Amino acid sequence: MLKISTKSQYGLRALVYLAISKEKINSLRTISKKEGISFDYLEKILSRLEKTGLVKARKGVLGGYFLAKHPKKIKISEILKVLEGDTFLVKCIGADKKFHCIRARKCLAKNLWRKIQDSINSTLNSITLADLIK
Amino acid sequence: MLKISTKSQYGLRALVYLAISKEKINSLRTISKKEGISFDYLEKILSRLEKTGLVKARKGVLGGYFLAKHPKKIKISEILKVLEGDTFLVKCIGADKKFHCIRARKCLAKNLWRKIQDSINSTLNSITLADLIK
DNA sequence: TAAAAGCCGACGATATTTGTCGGCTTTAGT
DNA sequence: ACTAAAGCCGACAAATATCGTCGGCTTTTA
Ligand code: FES
Ligand code: FES
Repeated sequence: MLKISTKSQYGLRALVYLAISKEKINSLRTISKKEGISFDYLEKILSRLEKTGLVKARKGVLGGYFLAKHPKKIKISEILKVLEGDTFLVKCIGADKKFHCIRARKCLAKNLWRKIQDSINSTLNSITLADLIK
Repeated sequence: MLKISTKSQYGLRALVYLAISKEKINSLRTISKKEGISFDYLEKILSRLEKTGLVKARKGVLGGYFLAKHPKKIKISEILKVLEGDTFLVKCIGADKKFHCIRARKCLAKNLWRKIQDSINSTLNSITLADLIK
C-alpha cells in the first residue's frame, strides 16, 4: 500500500526529539510520554537504532538515549534503512541474491519500479536529520 | 515497509500486456496464463481497472479486455491510485478529513513525509504506460 | 542496596494482503 | 434455442506483516 510504517514514524519522531532537545540525554520514558508513543514499542525501536549506531544509550539511573552523531551527519536514508529493513519497492529489483525473477529479462514493468525506487532513494539521500529541524 | 503490493505489480503487467499485444482484445485466461498470475486474483484486479475506466471489457465468447485509451494517455499515477487506493505515505499528510493529527501543528517529521510524497507523486505523474513499452 | 534506567526474547492481537470459490449474466457460434 | 466461453460479483479463507505487550534480566547512580 506504499506506506511508511508507524515504526519508522515513531523512530523518526524520537530522533527529532533527541535532536532538538536541550538535554544531553533523554530517557525512554520521557520520550514516550512527550511523543505519545507506547513505551514498550518505542523501546524496541530505539534499541534497534542503538545497535546500528545511530543513537547511543547509557544504562542506569539518569541514563537514556542521545544521538551518536551530529544531525547533519545522519541521512534519512540511514534511518529508514535501519527501521524498514532493506527497503526495496518490489522483490524483482531487490538485492536479495536468493531471489531471481524468471521474467526479469524481458519485463517492462521492472523499469518503472526502478525509476520510482531511484527517485525515492535520491530524496532520502539528500535530506539529513538536521534539515528537518531548522 | 514501503513496498508495492503484488496487486499493483500484477495490474501493471496486465496493462503492459494489453498495451503491447498485437490482438485487439485479450481474455483474462490468456493474460493470466502468459503472465503466470492467478486467474481469480487477476480477475479482481482487471475488474477494478474496468470500473475506473482504464480498461474496457467485452463479455461472452471471444470477449476479454482491452485498453480504454491510448497508452500515452494513461499515467502511472492513475493506475496506482486505482490499485493501491488513496495512497499516502502516512495518515498525517493524507486527505482523510476524518483524521486530524493533534501533533500536526508543530510536528517536524511531517515535512519529511511530505517531501518524499511529493517526490514520488511527481515521478508517477511524469510517466505514462507508453513510456514503459518503448 | 534500592530504584531507575536500558536490554532482550517470546508472545499475542490486529490489520492487510493475497488468493479462492460458487454462482450469476452476457455473448457468439451452431 | 442451446451451449460453451467469457466477464461480473460478493463472500470467505489463508498467509503474512505490523503493532504492541510482557516478564525477567543487567547496569548504574544515589
Ligand atoms: S515480474 Fe520480475 S522483473 Fe518483472
Ligand atoms: S505525528 Fe501527525 S503530523 Fe507528525
